[in-house]
Amino acid sequence: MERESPPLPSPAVSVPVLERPPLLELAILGLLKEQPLHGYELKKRLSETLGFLWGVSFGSLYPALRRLERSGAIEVADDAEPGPAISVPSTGSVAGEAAAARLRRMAKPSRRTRKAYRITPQGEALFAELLADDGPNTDDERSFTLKLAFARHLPQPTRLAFLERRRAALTAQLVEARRTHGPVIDRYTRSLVEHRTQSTEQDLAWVEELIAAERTAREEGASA
Amino acid sequence: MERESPPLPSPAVSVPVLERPPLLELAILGLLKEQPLHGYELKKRLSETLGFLWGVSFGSLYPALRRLERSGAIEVADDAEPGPAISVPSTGSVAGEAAAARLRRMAKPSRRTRKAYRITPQGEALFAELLADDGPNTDDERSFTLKLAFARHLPQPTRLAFLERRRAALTAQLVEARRTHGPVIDRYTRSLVEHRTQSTEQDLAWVEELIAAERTAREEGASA
DNA sequence: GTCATCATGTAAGCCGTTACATGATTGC
DNA sequence: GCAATCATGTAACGGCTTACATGATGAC
Repeated sequence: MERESPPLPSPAVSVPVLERPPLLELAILGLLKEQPLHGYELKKRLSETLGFLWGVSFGSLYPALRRLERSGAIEVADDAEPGPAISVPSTGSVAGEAAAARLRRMAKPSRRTRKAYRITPQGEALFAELLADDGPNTDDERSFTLKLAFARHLPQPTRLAFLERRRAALTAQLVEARRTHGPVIDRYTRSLVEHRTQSTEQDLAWVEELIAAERTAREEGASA
Repeated sequence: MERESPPLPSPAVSVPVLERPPLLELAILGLLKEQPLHGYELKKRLSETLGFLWGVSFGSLYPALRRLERSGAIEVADDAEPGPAISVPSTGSVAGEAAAARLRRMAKPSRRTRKAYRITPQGEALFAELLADDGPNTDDERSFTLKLAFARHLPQPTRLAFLERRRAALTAQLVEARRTHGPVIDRYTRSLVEHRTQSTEQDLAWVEELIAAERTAREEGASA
């Protein structure tokens, strides 16, 4: 059997850099990048805006927020007080406007309970790192989908590489599927396999469109 | 907030009926229905035949086998000895023949190590129950896919109902998606949402084909 | 006799869930 | 004053993975 022995880098003393960083934290940072939000609101966004690809529960959201806070990636942004130094980056998001309005509307009385979080410079750095990360276990559907939703934050060449990695993964899947056709299968399984293959082919075609669009954009940018 | 209080049926004394029964056990029982297999071989099948939709590890497979054995759904079938009382149900599977041959070929020497498992009548009953089960948390992609792979074991009306449930779930997803179009989204997210919708539409069309085929088969069966 | 493969298992841990527990604010 | 909703959190557990540990068998 195979066995890796990564030297266990060190028992972690310095660099409070967050050692368990996967998709949820990426999603949180991505949303906080647009504007400060508190947990409850954040959860709504995750289920609304990004909801078709997420669906996180409070039980994981709040602990995640605390982890991110402890690691210095986010900080509490005393509610109903935009904060002058950082301010809202204003991506021109109408969603942002609406939510801000909602926040303002409810922010009249004290509202001591809510804790709005704001992303810090370290958080921005972490977000960029997580988004660009292409270690192993990074070529699954979920990662790709979530990262694509934040792809506008990637520099163009990184974005292109990201799309090309996805293309490679899908291509590999198709090759594998053609190689390993299981022996004699019934009607239902056969239909399943065929449909699965078609889906993958369509995913591939889609990714290739995205890549093409990316290249066009680059050339236009170069010639403009 | 909602709260259920299922009376905690009893601290489990009688009825060793298996209280945690999800997909892995279904897959195992489905494969053992065709012929006895030992863990290692079972894992190969799970990754080959069903592999494009599975990918289980030994760490979950062996415990699952022991759970199933304890619950009486499967039993060890002393290797290279088909067992006269229960025997192999013989689904006429050519895959079965090939694997049986492989087993025979390797069964020459003692081979005390391997433990081939065979499904019991209780196991057959459990399989049928799991396959037909339509409680909550049953309309996800994974469940549907796995169950469809074993759909030939369902009675025709149940199978039709199963497909129709899937159609309903997909339709609901589409309705939901159209309702909740997140506000102003960037190019990448928009492409994502569009692609996602198309995929769902194609899944729906596929399921509708399956349903139509099912109805045709039924009418042919009736008129024959 | 040793290496690759076959084969079975255990332990720890990850990522997420549901259920539980609590409290503030608003509308009526 | 009381219910609905907003809001935050903890505890327990579920299902799965990886890493670890062990050993038999067959090929060379």
